[in-house]
Amino acid sequence: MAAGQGSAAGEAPGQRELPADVRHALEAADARCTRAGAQLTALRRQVLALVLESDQPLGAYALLDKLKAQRPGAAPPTVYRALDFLLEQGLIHKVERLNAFVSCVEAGHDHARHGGHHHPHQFLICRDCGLTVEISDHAVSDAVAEAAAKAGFTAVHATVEIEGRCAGCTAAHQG
Amino acid sequence: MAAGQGSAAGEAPGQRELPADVRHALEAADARCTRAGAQLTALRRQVLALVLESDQPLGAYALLDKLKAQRPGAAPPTVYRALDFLLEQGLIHKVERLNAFVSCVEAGHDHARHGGHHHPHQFLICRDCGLTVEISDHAVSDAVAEAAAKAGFTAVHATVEIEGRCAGCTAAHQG
DNA sequence: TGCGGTAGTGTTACTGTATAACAGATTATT
DNA sequence: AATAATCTGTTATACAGTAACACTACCGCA
Repeated sequence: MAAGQGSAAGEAPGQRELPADVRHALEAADARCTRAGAQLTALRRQVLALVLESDQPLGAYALLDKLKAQRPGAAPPTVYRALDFLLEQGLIHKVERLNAFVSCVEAGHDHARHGGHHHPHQFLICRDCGLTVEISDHAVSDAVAEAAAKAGFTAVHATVEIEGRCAGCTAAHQG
Repeated sequence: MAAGQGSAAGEAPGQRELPADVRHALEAADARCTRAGAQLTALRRQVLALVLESDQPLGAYALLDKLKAQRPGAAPPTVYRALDFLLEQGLIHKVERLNAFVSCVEAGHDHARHGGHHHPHQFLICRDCGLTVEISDHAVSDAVAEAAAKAGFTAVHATVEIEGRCAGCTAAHQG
């Protein structure tokens, strides 16, 4: 059974109803891909939608399970290829400590602030509740670049993932 | 065949000759464990020695292969349990991007400078030659702690892994 | 209009990374 | 000895990621 990549920006068979903010983010992602000369195909769109819908990082196999509801024949390469594409386009980020993926363009936000993909970013991960927040702190990325330079390294990318306790869990444990 | 955790600091069957700096680091690690109320058993000592001997990060299964020479029945849990212990004691660090482990107390160095385990550290990883260097940059760790605090997080640990190109490879590519 | 190139997906099989669960063994303590 | 705590052996399995090849759709073009 073949795929059909035709209606890239459009309605895949088995399309579900999506929240307005997710639909909006998908449209923005689509426009961005088009600008970059890339295609946000139905499959990639479905995977991105799954990541956007989730409020926390999703592993590749969790995504695969969800994807199978819409696309029964899906296998690991199906989801990994889509994830690779979305990573390249800067539409999602990977949380290394969790082997999981989060959307980069926050649903409902305009991502134009960062002028495109691959901006420096950091993750904050709560050990208690699993809450994962992405930030983009210039003091951190500057310090990282400088530390690398000091050691003779030319920094290309930095993985910064901070584990600790979020405000909510800190409050809960003090009460 | 049973293990025998008795002579923790001593001679395991099948003990190999080790460089003096490794032996010295092992003794320091042993003392440190004792102080912490933990036991550096023969198995853990063997795994630590393997990590100390290597000049680059080693994956768990690479360690397992090496370990099998001394301990034929070794299986994944054998090495993972030892690694977990060594990580807890701050004797090794994990490089998340490589799924690999490096010794924290550099062989031949006195580790007293850091006053114990779990000091903030960062990795520099060369994409070309794989060279991995551990640094301990206060500007980075301070910026990280502050960024976390700004978001209401209490930072416990930060994974900072900087990918790029080392001085040697930069020079080689310019020639 | 049929050819060939590119891109995307389906499919099978596999390698690599990590852990669960239970059994046996050792040591310290009672 | 009995007990508990800790460590290790052992089997099996879950989770993460990739290789390789087949097939389809689209595009440009002679």
